[in-house]
Amino acid sequence: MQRTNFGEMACSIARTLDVIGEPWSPLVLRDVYAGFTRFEQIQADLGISRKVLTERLNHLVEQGVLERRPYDRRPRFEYVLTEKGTELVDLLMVMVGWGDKWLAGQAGAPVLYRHHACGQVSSVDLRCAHCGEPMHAGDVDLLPGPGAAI
Amino acid sequence: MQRTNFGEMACSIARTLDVIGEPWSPLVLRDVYAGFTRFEQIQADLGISRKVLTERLNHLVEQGVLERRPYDRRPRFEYVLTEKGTELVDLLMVMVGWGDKWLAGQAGAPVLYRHHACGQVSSVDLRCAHCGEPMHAGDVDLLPGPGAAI
DNA sequence: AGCTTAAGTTCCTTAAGGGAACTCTGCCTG
DNA sequence: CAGGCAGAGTTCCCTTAAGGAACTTAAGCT
Repeated sequence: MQRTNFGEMACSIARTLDVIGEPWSPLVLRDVYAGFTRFEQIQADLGISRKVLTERLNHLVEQGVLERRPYDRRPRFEYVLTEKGTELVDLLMVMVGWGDKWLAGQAGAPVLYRHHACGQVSSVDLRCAHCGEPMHAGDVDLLPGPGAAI
Repeated sequence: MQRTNFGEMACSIARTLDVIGEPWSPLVLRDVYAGFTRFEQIQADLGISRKVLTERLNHLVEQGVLERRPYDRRPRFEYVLTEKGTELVDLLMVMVGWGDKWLAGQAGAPVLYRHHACGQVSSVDLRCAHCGEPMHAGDVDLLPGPGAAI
């Protein structure tokens, strides 16, 4: 299939896709976050091909999103989120927010998120890191940054 | 390749991936958001195969993320974000935030975002829609929701 | 009448996903 | 201590999707 290499584009979206853009990768990350940390658990939960799961886990480890660590004297391993990986979960939370709103239908959200700070079932909202006001697609101007190509 | 159908899983992440999880789709969305709204523009900007671009655009239109509208009496069309699509751009902004932090390297961010409300170059931050406090991976408990499978 | 341009189609090659069977390693049980 | 078992992958074959170049179609322009 000779997939185009997104990682070398001067675009943080393309680079992020290079890390978790392959099919299944976000779901593998979700599983690890949700506590399915072992190969067999993830494979059984997702129904993913073992070959593809191996490839995805290796790639996520190479990218520093997951850490592979032994949990037994036998050759047994579990995968845990690194700090880099934990921050990627933000992306999943936004996907959940959008999916719950636009795709869940009458049945409602499959999973609810209870916020520790307030104890309420809630969802994420995007705010400006600088002023704290809402920050969405229409609230910003795009400017070339220091890492822009040419 | 007989890709697994994510859309029918009881998971908002999987369902969202069914809409924009295919290769190139987020970049197509980015281009439309950035003002590349025509087939030739997107194709030239991304270097994507025309065949794949056709498939992606059709899929995004079917999913209600983009609208295909004529802009001339000749058969000429442009693609514009629907409300559903505009809200998906939130996802791109979070990808940008993560990519800028973890993947941009010394060169820095390729694109900067200036927030209208405060006029500052900034980035997005995830907050609880209920209480306004930060809401990240470690700040929530997961509970089964009404749309949970079984 | 022929050229140009935007927006796709078609066709072929190559590589990636699906899925089942197989391997390898070390503990556990009789 | 032989055999079984379980976790974590590998290997192999088949099908399908991505790349890429060439071709098509439908106005409008010269």
